Amino acid sequence: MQKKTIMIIDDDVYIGDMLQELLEKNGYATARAYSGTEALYAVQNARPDLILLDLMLPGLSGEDLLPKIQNIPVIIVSAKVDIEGKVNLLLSGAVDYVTKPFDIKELLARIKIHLRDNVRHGDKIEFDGISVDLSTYGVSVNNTPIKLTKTEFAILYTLIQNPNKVFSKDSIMTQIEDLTPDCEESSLRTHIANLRTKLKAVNNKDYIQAIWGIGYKLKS
Amino acid sequence: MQKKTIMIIDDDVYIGDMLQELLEKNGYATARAYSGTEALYAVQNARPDLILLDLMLPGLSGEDLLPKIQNIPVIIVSAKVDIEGKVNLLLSGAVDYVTKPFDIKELLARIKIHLRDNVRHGDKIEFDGISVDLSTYGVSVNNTPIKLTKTEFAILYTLIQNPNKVFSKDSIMTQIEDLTPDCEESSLRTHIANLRTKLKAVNNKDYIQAIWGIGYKLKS
DNA sequence: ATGGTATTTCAAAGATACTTCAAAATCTAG
DNA sequence: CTAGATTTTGAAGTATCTTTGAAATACCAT
Repeated sequence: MQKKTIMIIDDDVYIGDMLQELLEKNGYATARAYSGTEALYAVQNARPDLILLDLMLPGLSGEDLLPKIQNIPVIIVSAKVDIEGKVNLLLSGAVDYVTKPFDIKELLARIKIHLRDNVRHGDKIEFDGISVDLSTYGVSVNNTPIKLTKTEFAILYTLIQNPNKVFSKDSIMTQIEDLTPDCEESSLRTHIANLRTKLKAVNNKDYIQAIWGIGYKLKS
Repeated sequence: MQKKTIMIIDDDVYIGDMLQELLEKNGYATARAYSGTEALYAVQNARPDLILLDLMLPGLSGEDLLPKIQNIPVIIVSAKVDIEGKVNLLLSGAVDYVTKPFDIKELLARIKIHLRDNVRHGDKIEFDGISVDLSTYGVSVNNTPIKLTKTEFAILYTLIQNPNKVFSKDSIMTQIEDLTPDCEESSLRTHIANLRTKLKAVNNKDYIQAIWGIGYKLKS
Protein backbone atom coordinates (compact mmCIF):
# COMPACT_ATOMS: atom_id res chain seq x y z
CA MET A 1 0.00 0.00 0.00
CA GLN A 2 1.14 3.49 -0.82
CA LYS A 3 2.41 5.70 1.99
CA LYS A 4 0.10 8.38 3.26
CA THR A 5 1.46 11.92 3.20
CA ILE A 6 1.09 14.15 6.22
CA MET A 7 1.83 17.85 6.02
CA ILE A 8 3.29 19.60 9.05
CA ILE A 9 2.50 23.29 9.18
CA ASP A 10 4.51 24.83 12.01
CA ASP A 11 7.03 27.67 12.18
CA ASP A 12 8.82 26.09 15.13
CA VAL A 13 11.64 24.20 13.43
CA TYR A 14 12.44 22.13 16.49
CA ILE A 15 8.94 20.79 16.91
CA GLY A 16 8.50 20.38 13.20
CA ASP A 17 11.65 18.27 12.92
CA MET A 18 10.57 16.17 15.82
CA LEU A 19 7.17 15.52 14.29
CA GLN A 20 8.67 14.75 10.92
CA GLU A 21 11.03 12.19 12.38
CA LEU A 22 8.23 10.62 14.39
CA LEU A 23 5.90 10.33 11.43
CA GLU A 24 8.51 8.93 9.09
CA LYS A 25 9.48 6.33 11.64
CA ASN A 26 5.85 5.31 11.64
CA GLY A 27 5.68 4.84 7.91
CA TYR A 28 4.21 8.12 6.74
CA ALA A 29 5.58 10.41 4.07
CA THR A 30 5.84 14.04 5.17
CA ALA A 31 5.75 17.54 3.78
CA ARG A 32 6.50 20.80 5.56
CA ALA A 33 5.36 24.39 5.55
CA TYR A 34 6.54 27.13 7.87
CA SER A 35 4.05 29.93 7.41
CA GLY A 36 0.38 30.32 6.66
CA THR A 37 0.91 31.84 3.26
CA GLU A 38 3.43 29.20 2.29
CA ALA A 39 1.09 26.49 3.53
CA LEU A 40 -1.74 27.70 1.34
CA TYR A 41 0.45 27.18 -1.69
CA ALA A 42 2.11 23.98 -0.46
CA VAL A 43 -1.17 22.22 0.25
CA GLN A 44 -2.19 22.57 -3.38
CA ASN A 45 1.11 21.09 -4.52
CA ALA A 46 1.69 18.29 -2.07
CA ARG A 47 -1.98 17.23 -1.76
CA PRO A 48 -1.38 15.61 1.63
CA ASP A 49 -3.75 13.04 3.07
CA LEU A 50 -3.81 14.82 6.42
CA ILE A 51 -2.53 18.09 7.88
CA LEU A 52 -1.09 18.88 11.30
CA LEU A 53 -1.64 22.59 11.82
CA ASP A 54 -0.12 24.89 14.41
CA LEU A 55 -2.27 27.92 15.12
CA MET A 56 0.47 30.47 15.83
CA LEU A 57 1.85 31.06 12.39
CA PRO A 58 3.59 34.03 10.77
CA GLY A 59 1.72 35.49 7.82
CA LEU A 60 -1.70 33.92 7.61
CA SER A 61 -2.70 32.53 11.00
CA GLY A 62 -3.89 28.99 11.48
CA GLU A 63 -7.41 30.15 12.21
CA ASP A 64 -7.54 32.02 8.93
CA LEU A 65 -5.90 29.24 7.00
CA LEU A 66 -8.25 26.54 8.24
CA PRO A 67 -11.38 27.55 6.31
CA LYS A 68 -9.35 27.67 3.09
CA ILE A 69 -8.44 23.99 3.30
CA GLN A 70 -11.06 21.76 1.82
CA ASN A 71 -11.48 18.00 1.79
CA ILE A 72 -8.33 17.25 3.76
CA PRO A 73 -8.60 16.33 7.43
CA VAL A 74 -6.83 18.86 9.66
CA ILE A 75 -5.65 18.16 13.18
CA ILE A 76 -4.84 21.26 15.20
CA VAL A 77 -1.59 20.99 17.14
CA SER A 78 -1.18 23.94 19.42
CA ALA A 79 -0.58 25.21 22.91
CA LYS A 80 -3.50 24.86 25.25
CA VAL A 81 -4.13 28.60 25.58
CA ASP A 82 -4.52 28.90 21.82
CA ILE A 83 -7.25 26.32 21.76
CA GLU A 84 -9.67 28.13 24.04
CA GLY A 85 -12.05 28.57 21.17
CA LYS A 86 -11.64 24.96 20.18
CA VAL A 87 -15.24 24.50 19.30
CA ASN A 88 -15.00 27.19 16.68
CA LEU A 89 -12.00 25.49 15.21
CA LEU A 90 -13.84 22.22 14.98
CA LEU A 91 -16.75 23.96 13.38
CA SER A 92 -14.60 25.66 10.79
CA GLY A 93 -13.17 22.43 9.53
CA ALA A 94 -10.70 20.85 11.93
CA VAL A 95 -11.41 17.21 12.62
CA ASP A 96 -9.50 17.06 15.88
CA TYR A 97 -6.98 18.81 18.06
CA VAL A 98 -4.13 17.96 20.41
CA THR A 99 -2.50 20.33 22.85
CA LYS A 100 1.23 20.91 23.29
CA PRO A 101 2.98 19.29 24.97
CA PHE A 102 1.30 16.26 23.46
CA ASP A 103 1.40 12.57 24.04
CA ILE A 104 3.11 10.92 21.08
CA LYS A 105 0.94 7.84 21.17
CA GLU A 106 -2.21 9.86 21.36
CA LEU A 107 -1.22 11.93 18.36
CA LEU A 108 -0.43 8.82 16.34
CA ALA A 109 -3.71 7.24 17.36
CA ARG A 110 -5.68 10.26 16.24
CA ILE A 111 -3.85 10.45 12.96
CA LYS A 112 -4.68 6.83 12.35
CA ILE A 113 -8.35 7.39 13.04
CA HIS A 114 -8.65 10.24 10.60
CA LEU A 115 -6.72 8.44 7.89
CA ARG A 116 -9.00 5.46 7.90
CA ASP A 117 -10.30 4.59 4.53
CA ASN A 118 -13.68 3.69 5.79
CA VAL A 119 -15.93 6.34 7.25
CA ARG A 120 -17.72 5.81 10.51
CA HIS A 121 -20.80 7.60 11.66
CA GLY A 122 -21.53 6.01 14.97
CA ASP A 123 -22.80 2.57 14.22
CA LYS A 124 -22.74 3.15 10.50
CA ILE A 125 -19.68 2.33 8.46
CA GLU A 126 -19.17 3.25 4.85
CA PHE A 127 -16.58 2.09 2.40
CA ASP A 128 -16.40 2.55 -1.33
CA GLY A 129 -20.13 2.72 -1.84
CA ILE A 130 -21.01 0.07 0.73
CA SER A 131 -22.87 1.22 3.81
CA VAL A 132 -23.43 -1.02 6.82
CA ASP A 133 -25.57 0.06 9.74
CA LEU A 134 -25.43 -2.05 12.87
CA SER A 135 -28.48 -0.61 14.59
CA THR A 136 -30.88 -1.11 11.71
CA TYR A 137 -29.10 -4.13 10.20
CA GLY A 138 -29.39 -2.23 6.97
CA VAL A 139 -26.90 -2.57 4.13
CA SER A 140 -26.78 -0.62 0.91
CA VAL A 141 -24.55 -0.46 -2.12
CA ASN A 142 -24.51 2.84 -3.96
CA ASN A 143 -27.58 3.80 -1.93
CA THR A 144 -29.47 0.75 -3.15
CA PRO A 145 -30.61 -1.26 -0.14
CA ILE A 146 -29.83 -4.94 -0.26
CA LYS A 147 -31.04 -7.69 1.98
CA LEU A 148 -28.53 -9.89 3.77
CA THR A 149 -28.95 -12.79 6.13
CA LYS A 150 -27.50 -12.27 9.57
CA THR A 151 -24.46 -14.41 8.82
CA GLU A 152 -23.75 -12.55 5.62
CA PHE A 153 -24.20 -9.34 7.54
CA ALA A 154 -21.72 -10.44 10.19
CA ILE A 155 -19.13 -11.39 7.60
CA LEU A 156 -19.46 -8.09 5.76
CA TYR A 157 -19.37 -6.20 9.02
CA THR A 158 -16.14 -7.97 9.93
CA LEU A 159 -14.49 -7.27 6.61
CA ILE A 160 -15.50 -3.62 6.41
CA GLN A 161 -13.87 -2.85 9.74
CA ASN A 162 -10.57 -3.02 7.93
CA PRO A 163 -10.95 -2.70 4.20
CA ASN A 164 -8.09 -4.20 2.22
CA LYS A 165 -6.94 -6.15 5.22
CA VAL A 166 -6.82 -9.90 4.67
CA PHE A 167 -8.84 -11.98 7.11
CA SER A 168 -8.13 -15.67 7.45
CA LYS A 169 -11.12 -17.96 7.26
CA ASP A 170 -10.50 -18.90 10.86
CA SER A 171 -10.59 -15.32 12.05
CA ILE A 172 -13.81 -14.66 10.17
CA MET A 173 -15.34 -17.78 11.65
CA THR A 174 -14.24 -16.68 15.10
CA GLN A 175 -15.83 -13.27 14.60
CA ILE A 176 -19.18 -14.74 13.66
CA GLU A 177 -19.19 -17.81 15.86
CA ASP A 178 -21.67 -16.29 18.31
CA LEU A 179 -24.22 -16.28 15.54
CA THR A 180 -23.31 -19.56 13.90
CA PRO A 181 -21.40 -21.76 16.33
CA ASP A 182 -21.03 -24.69 13.98
CA CYS A 183 -19.99 -22.96 10.84
CA GLU A 184 -17.46 -25.07 8.96
CA GLU A 185 -15.20 -23.83 6.27
CA SER A 186 -17.50 -25.22 3.61
CA SER A 187 -20.38 -23.18 4.98
CA LEU A 188 -18.26 -20.07 5.09
CA ARG A 189 -17.39 -20.51 1.46
CA THR A 190 -21.03 -20.64 0.56
CA HIS A 191 -21.82 -17.56 2.66
CA ILE A 192 -19.02 -15.68 0.96
CA ALA A 193 -20.35 -16.73 -2.41
CA ASN A 194 -23.87 -15.59 -1.55
CA LEU A 195 -22.61 -12.32 -0.15
CA ARG A 196 -20.60 -11.73 -3.30
CA THR A 197 -23.62 -12.35 -5.46
CA LYS A 198 -25.77 -9.91 -3.51
CA LEU A 199 -23.15 -7.16 -3.51
CA LYS A 200 -22.42 -7.72 -7.18
CA ALA A 201 -26.06 -7.48 -8.16
CA VAL A 202 -26.06 -3.71 -7.72
CA ASN A 203 -23.12 -2.48 -9.75
CA ASN A 204 -21.48 -5.64 -11.03
CA LYS A 205 -18.43 -5.01 -8.88
CA ASP A 206 -16.71 -7.86 -7.08
CA TYR A 207 -15.91 -6.42 -3.67
CA ILE A 208 -14.64 -9.57 -2.05
CA GLN A 209 -11.30 -10.88 -3.11
CA ALA A 210 -9.91 -14.27 -2.19
CA ILE A 211 -6.24 -14.37 -1.25
CA TRP A 212 -5.14 -17.81 -2.27
CA GLY A 213 -4.31 -19.99 0.69
CA ILE A 214 -4.84 -17.16 3.17
CA GLY A 215 -8.35 -15.81 3.30
CA TYR A 216 -10.50 -12.97 2.06
CA LYS A 217 -10.46 -9.22 1.96
CA LEU A 218 -12.79 -6.40 1.02
CA LYS A 219 -11.09 -4.61 -1.81
CA SER A 220 -11.69 -1.18 -3.26
CA MET B 1 -39.35 25.78 17.60
CA GLN B 2 -38.44 25.06 21.16
CA LYS B 3 -34.84 24.17 21.91
CA LYS B 4 -34.11 20.49 22.31
CA THR B 5 -32.46 19.51 25.57
CA ILE B 6 -29.49 17.19 25.57
CA MET B 7 -28.23 15.67 28.77
CA ILE B 8 -24.52 15.02 29.15
CA ILE B 9 -23.73 12.20 31.57
CA ASP B 10 -19.97 12.13 32.09
CA ASP B 11 -17.74 12.38 35.14
CA ASP B 12 -14.91 13.92 33.12
CA VAL B 13 -15.46 17.64 33.65
CA TYR B 14 -13.15 18.68 30.86
CA ILE B 15 -14.91 16.65 28.21
CA GLY B 16 -18.30 17.53 29.65
CA ASP B 17 -17.57 21.24 29.45
CA MET B 18 -16.37 20.88 25.91
CA LEU B 19 -19.50 19.02 24.87
CA GLN B 20 -21.72 21.50 26.64
CA GLU B 21 -20.12 24.44 24.91
CA LEU B 22 -20.33 22.68 21.59
CA LEU B 23 -23.98 21.79 21.96
CA GLU B 24 -25.05 25.22 23.17
CA LYS B 25 -23.30 26.88 20.25
CA ASN B 26 -25.34 24.64 18.03
CA GLY B 27 -28.63 25.71 19.49
CA TYR B 28 -29.33 22.98 22.01
CA ALA B 29 -30.18 23.37 25.67
CA THR B 30 -28.05 21.21 27.94
CA ALA B 31 -28.23 19.44 31.27
CA ARG B 32 -25.46 17.67 33.13
CA ALA B 33 -24.97 14.70 35.40
CA TYR B 34 -21.69 13.39 36.76
CA SER B 35 -22.50 9.96 38.14
CA GLY B 36 -24.82 7.11 37.31
CA THR B 37 -26.91 7.52 40.40
CA GLU B 38 -27.24 11.25 39.90
CA ALA B 39 -28.17 10.70 36.29
CA LEU B 40 -31.01 8.39 37.20
CA TYR B 41 -32.59 11.16 39.19
CA ALA B 42 -31.65 13.97 36.81
CA VAL B 43 -33.19 12.26 33.79
CA GLN B 44 -36.59 12.24 35.49
CA ASN B 45 -36.32 15.93 36.25
CA ALA B 46 -34.85 17.37 33.11
CA ARG B 47 -36.70 15.04 30.71
CA PRO B 48 -34.09 15.59 27.99
CA ASP B 49 -34.79 14.87 24.34
CA LEU B 50 -31.56 12.96 24.00
CA ILE B 51 -28.79 11.69 26.25
CA LEU B 52 -25.04 11.44 25.74
CA LEU B 53 -23.85 8.71 28.06
CA ASP B 54 -20.31 7.87 29.09
CA LEU B 55 -19.96 4.24 30.11
CA MET B 56 -17.27 4.71 32.76
CA LEU B 57 -19.21 6.32 35.55
CA PRO B 58 -18.81 6.36 39.31
CA GLY B 59 -21.73 4.84 41.16
CA LEU B 60 -24.06 3.16 38.70
CA SER B 61 -22.16 2.27 35.52
CA GLY B 62 -23.39 3.31 32.12
CA GLU B 63 -24.20 -0.27 31.18
CA ASP B 64 -26.42 -0.61 34.21
CA LEU B 65 -28.00 2.78 33.76
CA LEU B 66 -28.94 2.20 30.15
CA PRO B 67 -31.79 -0.28 30.66
CA LYS B 68 -33.34 2.03 33.22
CA ILE B 69 -33.70 4.85 30.75
CA GLN B 70 -36.82 4.47 28.71
CA ASN B 71 -38.19 6.35 25.80
CA ILE B 72 -35.27 8.73 25.42
CA PRO B 73 -32.67 8.12 22.73
CA VAL B 74 -29.24 7.45 24.21
CA ILE B 75 -25.96 7.87 22.39
CA ILE B 76 -23.07 6.10 24.06
CA VAL B 77 -19.88 8.16 24.22
CA SER B 78 -17.06 6.01 25.39
CA ALA B 79 -13.42 5.20 25.00
CA LYS B 80 -13.60 1.65 23.82
CA VAL B 81 -16.37 -0.68 22.81
CA ASP B 82 -15.79 -3.97 21.08
CA ILE B 83 -18.15 -5.36 18.50
CA GLU B 84 -19.75 -7.75 20.93
CA GLY B 85 -20.35 -4.89 23.33
CA LYS B 86 -21.78 -2.68 20.62
CA VAL B 87 -24.43 -5.19 19.72
CA ASN B 88 -25.42 -5.60 23.34
CA LEU B 89 -25.60 -1.86 23.90
CA LEU B 90 -27.68 -1.33 20.81
CA LEU B 91 -30.01 -4.14 21.72
CA SER B 92 -30.44 -2.91 25.26
CA GLY B 93 -31.61 0.50 24.19
CA ALA B 94 -28.76 2.66 22.95
CA VAL B 95 -29.50 4.15 19.57
CA ASP B 96 -25.91 4.86 18.69
CA TYR B 97 -22.44 5.28 20.02
CA VAL B 98 -19.32 7.28 19.29
CA THR B 99 -15.87 6.36 20.50
CA LYS B 100 -13.43 8.78 22.09
CA PRO B 101 -11.60 10.58 20.75
CA PHE B 102 -14.52 11.43 18.52
CA ASP B 103 -15.05 13.53 15.51
CA ILE B 104 -17.17 16.50 16.58
CA LYS B 105 -18.93 16.86 13.28
CA GLU B 106 -19.95 13.25 13.30
CA LEU B 107 -21.31 13.56 16.78
CA LEU B 108 -23.41 16.54 15.79
CA ALA B 109 -24.64 14.74 12.72
CA ARG B 110 -25.64 11.72 14.76
CA ILE B 111 -27.46 13.85 17.31
CA LYS B 112 -29.39 15.52 14.55
CA ILE B 113 -30.41 12.23 13.03
CA HIS B 114 -31.73 10.79 16.25
CA LEU B 115 -33.61 13.93 17.12
CA ARG B 116 -35.51 14.03 13.90
CA ASP B 117 -36.37 10.38 13.36
CA ASN B 118 -39.72 10.86 14.90
CA VAL B 119 -41.57 13.98 15.90
CA ARG B 120 -42.47 14.58 19.51
CA HIS B 121 -45.12 16.93 20.80
CA GLY B 122 -45.08 16.44 24.53
CA ASP B 123 -46.47 12.98 25.08
CA LYS B 124 -47.30 12.48 21.45
CA ILE B 125 -44.97 10.81 19.00
CA GLU B 126 -45.50 10.64 15.29
CA PHE B 127 -43.79 8.62 12.65
CA ASP B 128 -44.74 8.01 9.06
CA GLY B 129 -48.46 8.40 9.59
CA ILE B 130 -48.58 6.64 12.93
CA SER B 131 -49.39 8.79 15.93
CA VAL B 132 -49.02 7.51 19.47
CA ASP B 133 -50.13 9.52 22.48
CA LEU B 134 -48.88 8.32 25.83
CA SER B 135 -51.17 10.51 27.90
CA THR B 136 -54.42 9.34 26.29
CA TYR B 137 -53.24 5.92 25.09
CA GLY B 138 -54.64 6.92 21.73
CA VAL B 139 -53.19 5.63 18.49
CA SER B 140 -54.06 6.62 14.99
CA VAL B 141 -52.88 5.75 11.52
CA ASN B 142 -53.34 8.43 8.88
CA ASN B 143 -55.62 10.21 11.34
CA THR B 144 -57.84 7.16 11.63
CA PRO B 145 -58.06 6.15 15.29
CA ILE B 146 -57.42 2.48 15.99
CA LYS B 147 -57.94 0.55 19.15
CA LEU B 148 -55.02 -1.34 20.66
CA THR B 149 -54.75 -3.45 23.77
CA LYS B 150 -52.33 -2.17 26.32
CA THR B 151 -49.68 -4.73 25.43
CA GLU B 152 -49.92 -3.89 21.77
CA PHE B 153 -49.69 -0.24 22.71
CA ALA B 154 -46.56 -0.86 24.76
CA ILE B 155 -44.89 -2.72 21.92
CA LEU B 156 -45.72 -0.04 19.38
CA TYR B 157 -44.61 2.64 21.79
CA THR B 158 -41.28 0.88 22.22
CA LEU B 159 -40.70 0.50 18.51
CA ILE B 160 -41.69 4.03 17.58
CA GLN B 161 -39.12 5.51 19.94
CA ASN B 162 -36.50 4.53 17.39
CA PRO B 163 -37.98 3.88 13.99
CA ASN B 164 -35.86 1.61 11.81
CA LYS B 165 -33.83 0.44 14.76
CA VAL B 166 -33.95 -3.29 15.31
CA PHE B 167 -35.17 -4.44 18.71
CA SER B 168 -34.45 -7.96 19.84
CA LYS B 169 -37.40 -9.87 21.20
CA ASP B 170 -35.72 -9.86 24.58
CA SER B 171 -35.37 -6.12 24.66
CA ILE B 172 -39.01 -5.64 23.67
CA MET B 173 -40.07 -8.06 26.38
CA THR B 174 -37.96 -6.16 28.89
CA GLN B 175 -39.54 -2.89 27.89
CA ILE B 176 -43.06 -4.19 28.39
CA GLU B 177 -42.45 -6.50 31.34
CA ASP B 178 -44.06 -4.11 33.81
CA LEU B 179 -47.36 -4.69 32.07
CA THR B 180 -46.95 -8.32 31.23
CA PRO B 181 -44.39 -9.96 33.51
CA ASP B 182 -44.78 -13.44 32.11
CA CYS B 183 -44.72 -12.76 28.43
CA GLU B 184 -42.96 -15.54 26.60
CA GLU B 185 -41.66 -15.35 23.12
CA SER B 186 -44.69 -17.14 21.78
CA SER B 187 -46.97 -14.53 23.28
CA LEU B 188 -44.90 -11.74 21.87
CA ARG B 189 -45.21 -13.26 18.43
CA THR B 190 -48.96 -13.24 18.72
CA HIS B 191 -49.02 -9.65 19.95
CA ILE B 192 -46.85 -8.60 17.04
CA ALA B 193 -49.18 -10.38 14.65
CA ASN B 194 -52.26 -8.70 16.12
CA LEU B 195 -50.57 -5.31 16.11
CA ARG B 196 -49.62 -5.82 12.50
CA THR B 197 -53.15 -6.67 11.55
CA LYS B 198 -54.58 -3.60 13.23
CA LEU B 199 -52.04 -1.23 11.71
CA LYS B 200 -52.48 -2.80 8.32
CA ALA B 201 -56.25 -2.44 8.39
CA VAL B 202 -56.06 1.29 7.72
CA ASN B 203 -53.85 1.66 4.68
CA ASN B 204 -52.74 -1.89 3.94
CA LYS B 205 -49.16 -1.02 4.85
CA ASP B 206 -47.03 -3.45 6.82
CA TYR B 207 -45.17 -1.27 9.28
CA ILE B 208 -43.50 -3.96 11.31
CA GLN B 209 -40.65 -5.81 9.76
CA ALA B 210 -39.06 -8.96 11.13
CA ILE B 211 -35.30 -9.15 10.86
CA TRP B 212 -34.69 -12.84 10.62
CA GLY B 213 -32.84 -14.14 13.66
CA ILE B 214 -32.48 -10.68 15.20
CA GLY B 215 -35.79 -9.08 16.07
CA TYR B 216 -38.32 -6.56 14.82
CA LYS B 217 -38.29 -2.99 13.67
CA LEU B 218 -40.74 -0.31 12.66
CA LYS B 219 -39.95 0.48 9.08
CA SER B 220 -40.89 3.49 7.03
C1' DA C 1 2.44 -28.98 -19.08
C1' DT C 2 0.88 -31.67 -15.04
C1' DG C 3 -0.56 -32.85 -10.58
C1' DG C 4 -2.06 -31.28 -6.37
C1' DT C 5 -4.58 -28.00 -3.85
C1' DA C 6 -7.73 -24.18 -3.06
C1' DT C 7 -11.69 -21.84 -4.55
C1' DT C 8 -16.20 -21.22 -6.85
C1' DT C 9 -20.61 -22.69 -7.99
C1' DC C 10 -24.67 -25.26 -7.58
C1' DA C 11 -28.48 -27.80 -5.90
C1' DA C 12 -30.76 -30.09 -2.47
C1' DA C 13 -31.45 -31.51 2.28
C1' DG C 14 -31.74 -30.01 6.90
C1' DA C 15 -32.45 -26.75 10.41
C1' DT C 16 -34.46 -22.73 12.22
C1' DA C 17 -37.40 -18.80 12.68
C1' DC C 18 -41.60 -16.61 11.58
C1' DT C 19 -46.75 -16.33 10.72
C1' DT C 20 -51.19 -17.73 11.45
C1' DC C 21 -54.78 -19.82 13.80
C1' DA C 22 -57.79 -21.55 17.26
C1' DA C 23 -58.60 -22.76 21.77
C1' DA C 24 -57.63 -22.37 26.71
C1' DA C 25 -56.54 -19.50 30.57
C1' DT C 26 -56.72 -15.16 32.64
C1' DC C 27 -58.20 -10.72 33.61
C1' DT C 28 -61.64 -6.84 34.00
C1' DA C 29 -65.80 -4.33 34.23
C1' DG C 30 -70.34 -4.20 35.50
C1' DC D 1 -70.61 -13.76 39.52
C1' DT D 2 -70.80 -13.35 34.66
C1' DA D 3 -69.79 -11.81 30.02
C1' DG D 4 -66.55 -9.87 27.21
C1' DA D 5 -62.02 -8.71 26.25
C1' DT D 6 -57.26 -9.77 26.60
C1' DT D 7 -53.40 -12.68 27.02
C1' DT D 8 -51.16 -17.00 26.66
C1' DT D 9 -50.16 -21.36 24.59
C1' DG D 10 -49.12 -24.71 21.27
C1' DA D 11 -49.35 -26.68 16.88
C1' DA D 12 -49.54 -26.53 11.83
C1' DG D 13 -47.98 -24.27 7.91
C1' DT D 14 -44.84 -21.31 5.56
C1' DA D 15 -40.78 -18.89 4.52
C1' DT D 16 -36.07 -18.27 4.98
C1' DC D 17 -31.55 -19.46 6.19
C1' DT D 18 -27.64 -22.75 6.82
C1' DT D 19 -25.14 -26.64 5.84
C1' DT D 20 -23.36 -30.17 3.00
C1' DG D 21 -21.11 -32.38 -0.70
C1' DA D 22 -19.92 -32.92 -5.32
C1' DA D 23 -18.60 -31.07 -9.73
C1' DA D 24 -16.28 -27.42 -12.10
C1' DT D 25 -12.91 -24.04 -12.21
C1' DA D 26 -8.77 -21.48 -10.98
C1' DC D 27 -4.27 -21.21 -8.94
C1' DC D 28 0.53 -22.63 -7.67
C1' DA D 29 4.78 -25.26 -7.75
C1' DT D 30 7.66 -28.49 -9.85
